[in-house]
Amino acid sequence: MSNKNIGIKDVAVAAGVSVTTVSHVLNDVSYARISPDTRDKVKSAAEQLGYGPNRLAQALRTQRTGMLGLVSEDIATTPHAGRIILGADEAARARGYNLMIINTSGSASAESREADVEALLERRVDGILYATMYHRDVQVPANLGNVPTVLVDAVSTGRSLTAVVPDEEGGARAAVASLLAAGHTRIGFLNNTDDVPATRDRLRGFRATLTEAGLDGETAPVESELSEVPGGYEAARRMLDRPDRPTGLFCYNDRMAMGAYRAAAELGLAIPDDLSVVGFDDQQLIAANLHPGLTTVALPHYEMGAWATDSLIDAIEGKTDLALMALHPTILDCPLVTRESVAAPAPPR
Amino acid sequence: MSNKNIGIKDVAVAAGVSVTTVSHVLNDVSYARISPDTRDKVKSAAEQLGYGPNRLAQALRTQRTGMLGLVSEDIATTPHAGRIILGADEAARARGYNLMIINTSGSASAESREADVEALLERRVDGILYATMYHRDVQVPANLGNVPTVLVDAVSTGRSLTAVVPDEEGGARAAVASLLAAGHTRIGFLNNTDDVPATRDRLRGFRATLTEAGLDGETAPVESELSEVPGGYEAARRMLDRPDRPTGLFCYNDRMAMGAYRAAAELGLAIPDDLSVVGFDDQQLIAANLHPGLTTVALPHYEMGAWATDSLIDAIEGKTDLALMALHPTILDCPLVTRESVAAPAPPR
DNA sequence: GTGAAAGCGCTAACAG
DNA sequence: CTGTTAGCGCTTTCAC
Repeated sequence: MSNKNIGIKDVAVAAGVSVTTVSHVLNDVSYARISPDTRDKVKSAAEQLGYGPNRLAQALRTQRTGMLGLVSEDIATTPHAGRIILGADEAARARGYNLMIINTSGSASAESREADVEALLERRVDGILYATMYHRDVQVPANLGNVPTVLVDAVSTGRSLTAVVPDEEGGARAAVASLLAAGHTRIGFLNNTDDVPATRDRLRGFRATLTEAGLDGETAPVESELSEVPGGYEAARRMLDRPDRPTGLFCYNDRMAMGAYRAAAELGLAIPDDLSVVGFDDQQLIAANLHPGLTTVALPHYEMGAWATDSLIDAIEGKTDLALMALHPTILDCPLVTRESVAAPAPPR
Repeated sequence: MSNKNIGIKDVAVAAGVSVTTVSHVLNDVSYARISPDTRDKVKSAAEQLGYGPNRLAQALRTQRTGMLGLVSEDIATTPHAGRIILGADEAARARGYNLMIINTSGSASAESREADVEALLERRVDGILYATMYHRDVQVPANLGNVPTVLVDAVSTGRSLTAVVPDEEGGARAAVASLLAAGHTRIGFLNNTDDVPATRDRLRGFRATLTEAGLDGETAPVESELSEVPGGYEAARRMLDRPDRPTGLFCYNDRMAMGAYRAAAELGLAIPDDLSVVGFDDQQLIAANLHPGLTTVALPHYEMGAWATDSLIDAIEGKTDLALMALHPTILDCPLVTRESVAAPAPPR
């Protein structure tokens, strides 16, 4: 119940001991020699009164708040932030920490970002997680790093900070490999036009996988558009109008794949019989609900949140040196999620 | 920069004054009589040193943390939580508060929920926001209410707590009205099978609006299924197979509407020419990306988060009495979002 | 106009 | 085995 008015002193009085003793038993202090009797008295007194420690006072004294700051971009726009938060929250709680969340707009000014970090610093968080909503290079606020910090889904331009990012290239390879495994040899890529790591890395994975399979990865067809549903539709229309129409389509993300579904429908192409499609992101709402279900590659947002949090706590507790890990970003797997949008290509007629 | 090592004392020394004076000027204490000279000295010293107050110490002394606890269900599953968090975060920051977030599973036990609240209480949050991911009655943890509390998207069974919920019936009315306005007279409802307020209230709004328009709301066709895409598909198939096929469809949510789109496509019915469709929820990923864009009703998650936070802070600051507001939940508007899925019914042939 | 000092609730030497 | 006591960094009463 944690009645806010009762403190360690009250417990001490109720148990007929000193506050030291109470503190010792409640915190299981190792070097404290306390009789089992006293222990019980203290514990039941605490229980009785509904005592809960005042973490502020504890923190002030121990210089440890047990709080982690999470500054996250555009919390509401994508489900990605939610998964990062969830991964971070669960990892944090498992080790007795809590999360303070600050939302920042993707377009926030440098000063406003610094103010966000400052707010966290004033509250004396033990460490900071700095998360972006899609994998990219960021210029982190200057005051970050006054405290242990790890970046989630981002790497920092300039300053080297521990970071965790998805294996974009590996994901692309898995996607293309699934098409190859189904027997496709004419495979196209619907890419994004933004100049972000995912665009480059997925393209590289696409070409390399084809080449390694003995196909001509360098000349394999690629159509680029804005990475939204209409862009996917446009790119797919162009792709499917090509003389040597691909039988397999790898899409930059699930939204573009959704556009490709419509393009295929308009052209009378059935998925997966006439056209196999693989997406990227595993956005539940889309991938699982499209008909047929979209085979896609999952981004490890939950895992990145959890990994970052665990590493951060390790650093806070002196079990790790973040400076060492900062040399190279940690790269997490993007697993293929198989649904029904991939099948063997139709036999040539 | 808030160098963690420098405190009010350092500023005092640097400015050649006492800590009292520093505190007075930095906090703009009204009754303090301090010469402009001293003020400047103190301010520039603080600036110089990069001083930032230790909020823990402040909180311990003032019994105010400036932190709000937000316990939220299933953060990662829907974008809804994100919008509530965003609304709450922005409202909180506007008034100088920050958010501590605890995620709880929709299926968590009573004890685990109590432990979540307890964690917030131990950190001495000034108030608690308790949010659920869809509008429903909840049995709140017993220790909630030891501190000002407001429920978001939920009302409490038994104990009366201030709450804010969406106007489900009003949203349904707006949806049906838009169909009526387009000229439809045969309108069907694809409802959810769960026994939650939304199911009941949207149905009521559906029937009432038809009746008030001179149609027979009581016998208007309703098909119920699980409120997911496949359910929507099934319900729509049944609905569209009826002898007197409706020309307008109101769907319990956007996912069911997505299923209805597929059913319509299979039956060769073009949207909106042969069939008009209205959804509910305004899930961006679906509603905006379906083709044609889905006219739907938006749930005011952002607004509920913001309203709840503002009310909570008002209560904390003594500007409001939550007990008074607890008598009836506050109901927020669900506005119609018009896209392209509604048109006049085809002329009878 | 400014400062000394008490105390918010807790932990951790240090004494006994 | 248990208790006394000095702070953690800040606000605030009261005195000068």
